[in-house]
Amino acid sequence: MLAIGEFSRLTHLSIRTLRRYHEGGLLEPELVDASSGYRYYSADQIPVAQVIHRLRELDVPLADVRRILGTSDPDARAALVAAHLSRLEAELARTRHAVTSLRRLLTPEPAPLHVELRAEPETMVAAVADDVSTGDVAAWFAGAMSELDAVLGPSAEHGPAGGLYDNSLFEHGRGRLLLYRPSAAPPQRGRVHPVHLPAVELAVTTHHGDHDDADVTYGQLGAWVVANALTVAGPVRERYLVGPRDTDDVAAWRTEIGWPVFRVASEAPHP
Amino acid sequence: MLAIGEFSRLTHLSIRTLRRYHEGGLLEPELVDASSGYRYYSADQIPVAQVIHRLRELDVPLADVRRILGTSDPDARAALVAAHLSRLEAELARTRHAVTSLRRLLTPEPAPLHVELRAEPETMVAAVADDVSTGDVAAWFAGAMSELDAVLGPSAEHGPAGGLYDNSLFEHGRGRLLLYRPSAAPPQRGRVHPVHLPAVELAVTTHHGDHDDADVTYGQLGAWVVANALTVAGPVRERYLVGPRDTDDVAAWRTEIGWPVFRVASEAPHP
DNA sequence: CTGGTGTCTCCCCCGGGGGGAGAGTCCACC
DNA sequence: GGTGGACTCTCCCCCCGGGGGAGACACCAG
Repeated sequence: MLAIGEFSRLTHLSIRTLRRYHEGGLLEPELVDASSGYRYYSADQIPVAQVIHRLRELDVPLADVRRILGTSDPDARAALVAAHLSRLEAELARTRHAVTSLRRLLTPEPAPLHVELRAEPETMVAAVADDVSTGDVAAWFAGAMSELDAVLGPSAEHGPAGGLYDNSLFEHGRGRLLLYRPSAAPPQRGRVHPVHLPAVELAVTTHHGDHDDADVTYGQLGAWVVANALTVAGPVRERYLVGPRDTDDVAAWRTEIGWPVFRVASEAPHP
Repeated sequence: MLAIGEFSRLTHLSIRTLRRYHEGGLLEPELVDASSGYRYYSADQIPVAQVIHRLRELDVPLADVRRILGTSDPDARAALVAAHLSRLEAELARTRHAVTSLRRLLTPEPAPLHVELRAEPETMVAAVADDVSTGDVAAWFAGAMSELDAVLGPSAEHGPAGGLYDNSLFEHGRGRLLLYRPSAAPPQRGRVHPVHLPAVELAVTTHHGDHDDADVTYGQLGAWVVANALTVAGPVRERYLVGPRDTDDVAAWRTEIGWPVFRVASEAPHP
């Protein structure tokens, strides 16, 4: 039987943290003296504590640690751990992206933005739409795109795919996403269904390269829209002219970003 | 002039977060209406907001973001950013290590631990010692080791280097570290100074491989010590028999871990 | 002028940890 | 068998960087 201090030394977990893990039902001491409240641990609990320590180092939330520890089946347990490792992978990718885009932000932008105003007609499309949190956007996007491809086939006869991004996605971290491919007679299958995209006036620019730093372009476009005295309205539109399906050369990717505006008729846009 | 909601849409920062950044002096609105308290931003602030956004994605603390933004000299700014990127590198290494060691923890340990009791005589060493936080241990270790090497020369004539780890390092996240190399007549230069390591009775085992999962071995050794009814006392000792200076083959590394004990004379250790 | 939407402040909550106060316990030594 | 020092207990407050929601005010188009 080990007192908490000794157990702390053996596991490299602080006394405070051990107490917290007890409260949280993560690591119950083998024995708690009823009169003094002293916690006593057994040597068998050392490896358990170490597993917890490791998982916490990997930023696995305590609730998930509890779940992992509560799973006796080693396969199921391994699956839970693997899930977290893939979460880490995603995290890492996100970090890499942020670094790239930070670099772009900090090196001054030489090329001025080319923006044009364009009247987009009403369009019939096959679409997948959902309410999504910002963290899930990448995964949702991949799923929706492959579902669209599965239903419509790979050919892009009617033009490139596109997406609509609700503003609340950026303001509140959650909002409606709509991913579409143009189609004269869109089928209704699975999540794919026909949608009439309404006609809209757009301020359009083209983003070059990886999608990671697209929001830099977003910001530039937004600044342009503001500078040209146009009011913003409705969801932002994207159109994937050249993307991962077309080429592996990231530098060649082209994404059109369209910011819906109310044109101020008398005002001629100036660069 | 952009109201906060519009600015939020343009920068993909939530309104709440923008307000927080204002309070924190990170991003002051261009204008705050004195009577209504309404915040108004200018389009010029969009790129600033985006830089903040990126840095936060990289988990740069707000205080550091403030410092980076407050640095007008682009070189100094680049240096600050680079510092954070290298912090990320370190973080990544730590994560990789945790994964390795978690794997070891979850695969059952076949080989039982070989532990021997050993009376360590008093030793004269050249040492570097400091109070260090757990997060800084790796960096401190590298620095101290190269300082020792610089002062003593590369030859290891008097035996391998070693270290002493104060218990409070594990209990409170901060404690005294001492790194030494044996030396008959230790010089006093820079941080290097002569130290008499006191004689001590140790329970010793050898850790194989990378240092990342050394604490698994620590735990096993600790469990052994507890099981064999010896009381723990004083700082843990390590000795680097085979390490990165000797070979690049991580699997060949050997670290001796010595747990100071008060031998209970009558008790024969059982495996 | 009026209603809807935007914005304000204020307080509470989250997770995962740390600091410190004040009281009670354990145990080795005398 | 005391006693002092080390250990442990609970409790409250703080950190960071966010989010939720209430209730009051401001803005602006019809």
